[in-house]
Amino acid sequence: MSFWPTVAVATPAHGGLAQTLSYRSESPLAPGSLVRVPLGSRELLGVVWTCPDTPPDDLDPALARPVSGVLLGLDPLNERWRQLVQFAARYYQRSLGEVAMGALPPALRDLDNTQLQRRLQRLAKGQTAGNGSSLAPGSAHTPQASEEQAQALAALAQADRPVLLFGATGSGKTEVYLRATEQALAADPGAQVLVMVPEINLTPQLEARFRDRFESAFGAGALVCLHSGMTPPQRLQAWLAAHAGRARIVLGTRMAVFASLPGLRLIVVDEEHDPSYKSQEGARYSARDLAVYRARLESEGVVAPAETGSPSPPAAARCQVLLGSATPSLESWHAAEQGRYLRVDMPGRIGGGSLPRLRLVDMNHQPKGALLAPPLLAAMQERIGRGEQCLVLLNRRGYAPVLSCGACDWKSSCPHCSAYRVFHKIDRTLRCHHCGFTQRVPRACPDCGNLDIAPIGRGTEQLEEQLVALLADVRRPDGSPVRVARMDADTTRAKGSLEAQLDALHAGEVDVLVGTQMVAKGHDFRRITLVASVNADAALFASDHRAPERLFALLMQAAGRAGRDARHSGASEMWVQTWHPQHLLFNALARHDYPGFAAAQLADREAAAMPPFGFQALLRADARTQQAAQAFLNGAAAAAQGLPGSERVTLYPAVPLNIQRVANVERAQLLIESDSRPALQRFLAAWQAVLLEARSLPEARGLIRFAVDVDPLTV
DNA sequence: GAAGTCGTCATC
DNA sequence: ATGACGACTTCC
Repeated sequence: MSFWPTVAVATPAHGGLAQTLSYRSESPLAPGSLVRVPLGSRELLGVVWTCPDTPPDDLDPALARPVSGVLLGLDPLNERWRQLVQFAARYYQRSLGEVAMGALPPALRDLDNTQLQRRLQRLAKGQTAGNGSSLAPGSAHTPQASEEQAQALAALAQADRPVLLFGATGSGKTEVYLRATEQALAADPGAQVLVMVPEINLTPQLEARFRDRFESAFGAGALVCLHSGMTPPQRLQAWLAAHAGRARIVLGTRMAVFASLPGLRLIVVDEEHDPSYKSQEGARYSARDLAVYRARLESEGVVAPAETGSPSPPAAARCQVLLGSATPSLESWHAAEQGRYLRVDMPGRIGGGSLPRLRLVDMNHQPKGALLAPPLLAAMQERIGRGEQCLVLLNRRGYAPVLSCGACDWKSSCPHCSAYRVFHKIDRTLRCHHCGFTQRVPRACPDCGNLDIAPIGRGTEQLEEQLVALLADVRRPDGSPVRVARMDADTTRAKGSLEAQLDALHAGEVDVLVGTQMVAKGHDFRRITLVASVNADAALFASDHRAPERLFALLMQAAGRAGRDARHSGASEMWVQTWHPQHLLFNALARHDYPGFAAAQLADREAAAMPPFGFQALLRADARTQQAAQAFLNGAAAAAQGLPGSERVTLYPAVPLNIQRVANVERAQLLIESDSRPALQRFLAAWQAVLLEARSLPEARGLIRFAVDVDPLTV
C-alpha cells in the first residue's frame, strides 16, 4: 500500500510552487516527521504535513517521487507547533516550508541519521534534569517578593488572557519572571517555559539570573539558550533538548518563538515593545505577536485530536503569556485598555528608590556649537568628583557622519548607496554603514584637490575625544584622572568584548561611558547616577509615526540605568539636550507618565487611522533601477482591482525608500492600508498570484526580488 | 532559493 | 571553440 505524504520544504512563496509538495511512501508517516526528500537534483529536509493514503488530485501520481528517508529517534513536531508555523506562513504571506525550515536549527538540514543518533545519545547521557516534584528553589537565592511582585504573580495565576506587566525600570520585573517560571515549572514535571529577550546582548545576564535560581533544583541541562549568536552545533543541541522536553527553560531571541516545546506552559516576552521582535528579512514576523498567538494555541490544546489519535491535554493544561515593559508598545497598551490583555502595574522601584529627575537643557540658550552644554558638563564634573559614574548617549557611531570639502561641494558619499560614508578617525577610514564599503580617508578632496576636508556633525568617537579633553583637569576622589570609555557596535564587535567592557564598568574602572542606544538596554550599571542624551531631537520630528514612542522608550530605558542602587537613586538625574524643551514628549517624560504619553499617541493614531486602529502592509521591491522597482509595484497595484478584500483596502503609489539605494540595489515600496485585518489578509492572499504575474511585466525588467511586510514597523 | 538550461558575447 | 555571465525555468 502506498501513501502520498505532503511535505513542507524550503521553497519561497513567490517561487510559484504549492505550499506543500506531494511525495510517495510505502509506509505511513506521522505528520510532523522530519524527512529527506528529492527536489530537482537536490535532496532537502522537509516536514511531513499530512499523509493521505490516496494520491493527490492536483498532481499526476506518476510525478510524485519517493521520500528518500526519515530522521529517526525524534518525536514528530506536534500539532500545535505545526499550527503555529501554518499560521505564521499564512499571516506573513510566506510559504509553509520557508517558515517551517526557518524554525528548525540549520544544522539539522545536513545531518544524516548516524550523526543524529550520536547527538541524541549525547543528549540522553547529559545530566538528569530533575523531576519537578523535587522543586526546591535555593532559598539563599530567592529574595522576598515585594508587595507589588506578589500582586503581579497573583494576577498572573488568575489571568485568562495575556498579561501586560507594566513595570518601571528597576521595579523588579525579572523577579516576577523568575517566580512565574517557578510556578509554571512546578505545575507538572514536563512543563516548559520560554523566555524571550530582544537582543543577544541581553541573554547572558538573564541567563545568569535564571541559572542562579533554577540550576540547583533542575540541573545545568534544564536551561538552554537559542539565538543566532550560537554555533550551528550548539543551536542544534539546544533545539533537541527543548524538543525532547529535557530543557525546561528556553531563553532566546525572537527566533526562539518557533522552538519545539511540547510542554510549553508560559511564555515571557521581556521588553515587549522592542522593535527587534519584528524580523526584518525573510518571513517578517513579530515574535511578540506570535508568542501571544502561540500561548492561545497551546491553551486550546490539540484542535483535532481524532486526526493524530493523541489524547487531548488535561483541562488544566494551559499556556500563559507575560509581556513585560516599562514603556509597552501602543498595540499592547491598547489591547489592555480594551480588556483583551490584563494589565498589571508595578510602579515602584525595588528598595524604594525613585526614578531619576529629568533635567532638560534648552539648547537655544547655550553657546553655539557646544556639543555638551556647560551646565551638563558641570554636573558631570561634580558627580565624577564624588566617585559616581555618568552615561552619555549619542545615537551615532563613528567620529562624524559625513566628511565635506570646504572648497567644492564634495561629500563622503558612498558610491554604492544613497548615503554618506561615516568618518572613523580611529583608523582613518570612511565607512558606509549600509553596505560596508570602506576606504582610507583621502588626503585631499577627490574632486578638486583641496586639502581642507572637514568632518560635519558628531558621532560617539568624537564625543569620547571631546569628553577626554573637557574632563582632563577633573580628578576622581582618589586624585586619579577621569577615565572615559566608549561602547558601541564598533567596540563590542569582537567576541567577549561586550562582557569585558561591562565588567570594567561594574568594577568601577570607568567614570564616563559614551555609547549608542545599545548601552541603554537592560544592562545593570550600579553606580551610574547621571545619564545624558546629547542629541535626541532627530526623532521628535521624524516622518515615521513610531519615532516618538521609540524615543520615549529609549529615554525611559536610559533613565532607568541611573540610580539603580537605591543609595544614589534620590540624587540621580537624566539630562536631555533639546531645541524643543516644551515638547509634549518631554513633559510626559519629566513626570514619568507613560500612560499620559500613550493616551496622547493613541489619540493621534486613532485620528489618522494608524495601527492599532488601522492595519497596514508593505509591498517592497528591490531592482536594478528605481523605475523597474516602481513599475513592478504600480503594476501589481493596478492589477489588484476587484480582488477579494480590495473594497476595504487602500493602495498608495510606490515610493522610493528613505535610503533609496543600498549596495547598488534600488529600493521602493508601496503601502497598503485597511480598516479590517481580515480584509487585508484576504486581499494579500489573493494578491500573491498577481505579484507573480507582475514580476514578468516588461517594464519591471530588472526586478531582483520583492517581499510583503505585514504589520510593518516603519512605513 | 538553488540548479540547470540556454542564449549572447568576448577572448585565446 | 570555450567559458563567463545573465535571463529564465523548473522543482512534487
